[in-house]
Amino acid sequence: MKNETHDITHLLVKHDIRPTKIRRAIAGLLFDGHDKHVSVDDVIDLARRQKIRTSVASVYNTLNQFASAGLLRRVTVEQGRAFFDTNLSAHHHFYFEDEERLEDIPTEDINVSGLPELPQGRTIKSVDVTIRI
Amino acid sequence: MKNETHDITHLLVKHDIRPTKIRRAIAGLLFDGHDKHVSVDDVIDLARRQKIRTSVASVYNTLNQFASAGLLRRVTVEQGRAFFDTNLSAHHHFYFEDEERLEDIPTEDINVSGLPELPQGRTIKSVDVTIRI
DNA sequence: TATCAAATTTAGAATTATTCTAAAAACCAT
DNA sequence: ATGGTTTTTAGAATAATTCTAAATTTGATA
Repeated sequence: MKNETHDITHLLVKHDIRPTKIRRAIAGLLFDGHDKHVSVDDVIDLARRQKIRTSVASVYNTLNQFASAGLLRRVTVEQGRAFFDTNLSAHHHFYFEDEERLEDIPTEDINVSGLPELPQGRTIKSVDVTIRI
Repeated sequence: MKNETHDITHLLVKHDIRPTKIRRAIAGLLFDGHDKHVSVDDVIDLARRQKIRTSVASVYNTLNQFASAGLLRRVTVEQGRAFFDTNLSAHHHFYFEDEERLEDIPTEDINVSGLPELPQGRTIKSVDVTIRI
């Protein structure tokens, strides 16, 4: 068994996700050491190119599971399509409107200060900064 | 003619939008001096309650026109529904995930610093900060 | 004020992204 | 190998939005 395959399996198990065949295959496409922002269609295309046989429903299921498990971050910049970000470290985004494409902004660069008081009983789930360009 | 009706007509004309009946009616619902975040369904409900006869397509057309003309700001926080914000001054948002509801954060409170260099030939279209709580 | 071409509005069809359903396949502890 | 549980899948269902083309409104002009 290849080393990266083993790593992928371990990554899934660590996140309480049963490492089934298609989950490992999709994880393999996403977690290759390079940060990426993918739409569902991107993943379907990637899978097709690698001759991974799967279904639209499974891609949705899998990406949603990965996002709930904290393996992916869902990024909402368009009302239509959903994007999933493999970069889990704190960072923000440029959104290239004409290309419908996201790019990371390293956190060190950007700083949000003066967060106001939260309403009673609330805690911050995320702070998302999107710069549309 | 009531004063506010005249104001609404003028507001539309100033933004190069022909002040037709339904545009004035929808503008009247939205620009009443109170900041609000509305979905398309909210507007349809508001219209129905005020006995304004219109269609779903017209509400979409009108809100899209208002947004392009700069009378409304489109806020994207959910992949499903679109929100339109009548508050045009620079500000950011709390998003109450469980209630699917937006609330303004006054700009004075929050500050984004250290914006990085933009890629060649790009200009900032908007800087959106969403705090999910 | 009546006329008319251009713009707008509308109902319903079409499109798109996503979720649901329930049957088939894969999984894994025994 | 067996069998109960979990996944996967194809296709149907749903939801938000856009498109289409016919009907209506608008406003400039006679």
